[in-house]
Formats: sequence, C-alpha cells, structure tokens
Amino acid sequence: MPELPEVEITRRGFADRIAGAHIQSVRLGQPLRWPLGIAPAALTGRLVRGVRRRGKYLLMDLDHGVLLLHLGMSGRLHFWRDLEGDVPLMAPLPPLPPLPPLPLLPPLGRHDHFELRTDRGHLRLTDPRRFGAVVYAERETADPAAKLLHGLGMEPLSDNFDVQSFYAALHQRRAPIKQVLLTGDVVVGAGNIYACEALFAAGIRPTLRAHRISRARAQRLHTAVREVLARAIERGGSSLRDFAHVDGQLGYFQLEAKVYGRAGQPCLICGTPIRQLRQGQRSTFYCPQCQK
DNA sequence: CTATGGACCTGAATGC
DNA sequence: TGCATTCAGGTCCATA
Repeated sequence: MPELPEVEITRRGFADRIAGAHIQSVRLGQPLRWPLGIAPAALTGRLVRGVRRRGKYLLMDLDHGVLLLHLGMSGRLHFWRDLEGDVPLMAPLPPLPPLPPLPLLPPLGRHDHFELRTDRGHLRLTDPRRFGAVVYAERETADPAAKLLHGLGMEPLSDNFDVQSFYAALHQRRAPIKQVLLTGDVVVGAGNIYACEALFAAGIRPTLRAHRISRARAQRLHTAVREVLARAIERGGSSLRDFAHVDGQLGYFQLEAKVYGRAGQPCLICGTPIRQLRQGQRSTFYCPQCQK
C-alpha cells in the first residue's frame, strides 16, 4: 500500500507527537527485511528529535543516530498515544480528540514486528509480508543508511525536482518509462499505482522508452508526477481525519484511480477500454487511446 | 554503467 | 468444501 503519499501521510500522523519523546524500550517480532543493526536495548534513553521522509523511507532522527523505517508492500505504522493504551492516533496533529476510556495496549500481534515504546506514546510497525525494514545507523551518511539512500532519485515535491534535470535523466534511459519511474533512481515516490496514474495524466504510453520522450512531454510528465502525488497526499490527509476516531486498522483513503485496476473498464476520458499488461513482473494499466 | 529476472514473505481472491 | 494457482501498493541483488 505505501507509495510516497501514504508514507508522507503516515509521517504526518505521528511525527509531531513523537518528537521530544524518550525511548523506553524496543520490542521486536519476527525479522524484517534487514536486521536492526543495533542491540534494541541500546536505544533506550535516546531522544527522538523528529521524523523526516526521503522517498518511501522515514528517517527518525535521534539525539544520537537515526532509524530508517520502510513499509515495504504491506507495512503500516500506528502510534498509540497513551502509556497504557488508547486508540491509535494517525490523524493530522492537534486538536486532539477527547480521550476515550483507556484499554490496555494490545500485545504484539502475529504481524507486529517492531515497537518503539516512548514516554509520549508507542510506535508500532505491522507488516504481514515483512518486506519492510527498520535499520539503525550512526548517521544517515554512514553505512547501513547511506547504502539504502544513496541511489535515490530526486524528491518529486521538492524544488530540486526540475524539468531540466528530469528531461536530461530520462534522455539517458532506454528502459520503458514506466519502469524508469518505478526504479526510483530518477525521481522517487511513484510506485506501481501512481506511476500508472501519472503516465495517464501525461498522456504517455507506459511502454515508451524514456529517452524518446520529448522535452515538452517530459514537462507534462514532470507536472503529472507532482500533481498526482500531491493530490493523493491532500486527499489522504482529509480522509485520515476520521480515520483516528474510527479505527487505526481501517483502510487508507480510497484511491481514485483513473486507470490502475480498471482493466476492461471504459476510460473516463474517451471510453476506450483500459488495457492491462505486464512490465517487469508488475501490472501496468493504460488507455490505448489517450496514451501514445 | 544499464537492463532484466529472481528473491524475499503472507494473505486474499480466483479457478477447478 | 478443499486445494492449487495467481496476484498484491517494494526494492535489493545477481546475472547478462
């Protein structure tokens, strides 16, 4: 589930709440994709300064060191606000809703693989498939972290994502544009869904080789990537508002995909049936009429 | 260096 | 109903 918008929404849901917290203990479930890289007990007493995002990684800055979190395919984070329990809060910031009665913090479940207990609440990673990861590094430029972060492309919503360098980078790649977007070494953040959606918005065929894309169409794609991701964040933010007092386990925002998952259904623009194909083991959806 | 395919896991949906 | 197969929002790594 987590592409850039979901990761960013997750970050916003707990970053301000956990900032300033002191780690009391760490509990682990089954192994995630990589080992933590530090003895869990060695984290106790450290201060959480804040939480940033880079691509689909969350970077939790500590007073000493940094924790990288990745949600993989099926990961989710929940933040349990009170020491003894309470509903998980993933809603955007204050004002806090009135406190319901306090149930006990539930024990780690079958799919809970990481828990950070702090004096400001408890952060839990639930990840059935365990493609996610939590990795400690002394600094983000030092090894376990640097290795994971160094190849990442531009941040789509930052100013350094400019059309010029985007076009220049695409011009170097012969792979199909969809794959180039997915790889994330040019621009990060668009996963399988948003890559399809952005290409639809830009009117570009996913199979088109990246280096054949003209400057003008690169411009359109640049805009499309930004808009698709930014809109998803906005929408997620608004639907997560009631997410907190419903239930932390319940769905993300409902996605308004124009092509993803719509094989055989009419294109919302021209009515032509949406097609599905396979690119590098992933499903791609596109409109053969609107995307050339 | 780029491009491709396999690997890692579990659970839900589909097919016979 | 039961069991096998396919698919799922990611990305690292080995191989050409």
